[in-house]
Amino acid sequence: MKTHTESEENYIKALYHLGGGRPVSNGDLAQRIGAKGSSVTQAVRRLGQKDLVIVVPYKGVQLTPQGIRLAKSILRKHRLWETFLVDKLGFGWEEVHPLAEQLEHIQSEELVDRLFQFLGSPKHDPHGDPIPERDGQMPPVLGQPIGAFTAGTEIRIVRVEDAGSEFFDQLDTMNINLGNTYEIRAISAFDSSVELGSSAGTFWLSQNMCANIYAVQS
Amino acid sequence: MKTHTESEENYIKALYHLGGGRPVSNGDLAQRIGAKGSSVTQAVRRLGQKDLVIVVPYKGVQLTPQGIRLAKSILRKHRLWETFLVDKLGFGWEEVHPLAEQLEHIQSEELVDRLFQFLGSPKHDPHGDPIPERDGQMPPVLGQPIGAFTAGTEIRIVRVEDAGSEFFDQLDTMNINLGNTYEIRAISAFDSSVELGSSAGTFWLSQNMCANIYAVQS
DNA sequence: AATAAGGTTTAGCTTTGCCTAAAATAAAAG
DNA sequence: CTTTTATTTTAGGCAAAGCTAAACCTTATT
Repeated sequence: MKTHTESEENYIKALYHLGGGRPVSNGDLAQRIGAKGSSVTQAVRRLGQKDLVIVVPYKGVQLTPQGIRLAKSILRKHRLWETFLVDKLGFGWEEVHPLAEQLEHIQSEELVDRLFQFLGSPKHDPHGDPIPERDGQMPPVLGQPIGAFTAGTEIRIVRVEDAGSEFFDQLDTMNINLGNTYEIRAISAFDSSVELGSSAGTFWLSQNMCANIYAVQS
Repeated sequence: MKTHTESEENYIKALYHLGGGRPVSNGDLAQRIGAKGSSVTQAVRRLGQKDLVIVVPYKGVQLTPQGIRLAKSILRKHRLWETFLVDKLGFGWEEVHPLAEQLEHIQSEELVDRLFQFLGSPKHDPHGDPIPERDGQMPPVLGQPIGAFTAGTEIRIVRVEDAGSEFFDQLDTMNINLGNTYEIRAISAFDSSVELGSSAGTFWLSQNMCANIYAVQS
């Protein structure tokens, strides 16, 4: 596996996020990266020459199997570092993303392997997202949105989507964490908000909150 | 504290290593960085515009107090990461330098502080080198070369110089580690090699080895 | 003091990566 | 089936960083 620039890796990551293996439009990629379309055109051409993507002018860009492999290895590093930052250094979830964004570019297979071991071979990161295995296999994506359960069900929070820092702040103030269990008391027919109950009492979650919180029956 | 490129930080680090606060020649800097003189001329000019160095054309480059502060903060990160890699991830000393070279460029005061705490507020890195404090203060540089002691002294290894991977390999095969204690049995008048003794037996260290191993009386 | 030698700087070129503005193409609307 | 609109690509610039070769200071030698 050759060595790539940070910019290249960021494009690969964005491509994977937006399309997985499917084609992505120049515009979407530009938006995600935070660059202008013309810059993107150039960048993907470079990636094309390295056989990481296939570019069809005016049509879209698509990761090759090689590109997907690289994307997963970056994602693996990102999520392992996030796990380290939260589990070992005591960062809050909202803080770790930008740091992991830097750390994910550190080049060393050995380091990743040792970090993985040190963290206890985790399958999911602090947000509950699956950490790709060494070989590219993906652990299961956990849970379903809270609104998908029926009243009366006992649930356990297993994953939250990264929906911006305000969302995380809200989770913090409501004291909602991965692993917490609640009973679904009611689901509003009017606005799909959900009433959760625990030993500490009961409270309502807006539809927007619910959509980003995933749980399993428990 | 603004943000700097990796290249800039590498120049600052090299400058600190070579001169501390004293002027350094273009050539020495070029050698250390691994670039050509012309590239160095350009680079230091950029640094000069950021008030990190003072450049006197044809004479030399010198860190400003600001530059020294930056250099120390990079060194702090470098040595903390080395400590992490050895103490927590189980790397050997010879492996950690290039990795720490990457990690030292990660930008986050918060991360450094937390890492420092996590590692138990260490004063010295795995090679025994002092880790600059937050405020730039330097813990003491430990020990003196083994050859400086007199026969009969009980010593404890407290520091080794980075003298290349072969040197570290040699330390490994001889099972020499920081903290080990020995008695100085003899010092050769012929070639300044030293005979060390411990419960495990006795062995000779060449002058070249001794020059890179530092100890205190114990 | 004049010149040769060595180190330093300038000049000019390359690549990465981003930008703006203009041209080209694809898609949608008439 | 043309025309308008939106997206994408080309063209040309700029900054960081590196390179080589040529010009230019310093210093050391004669």
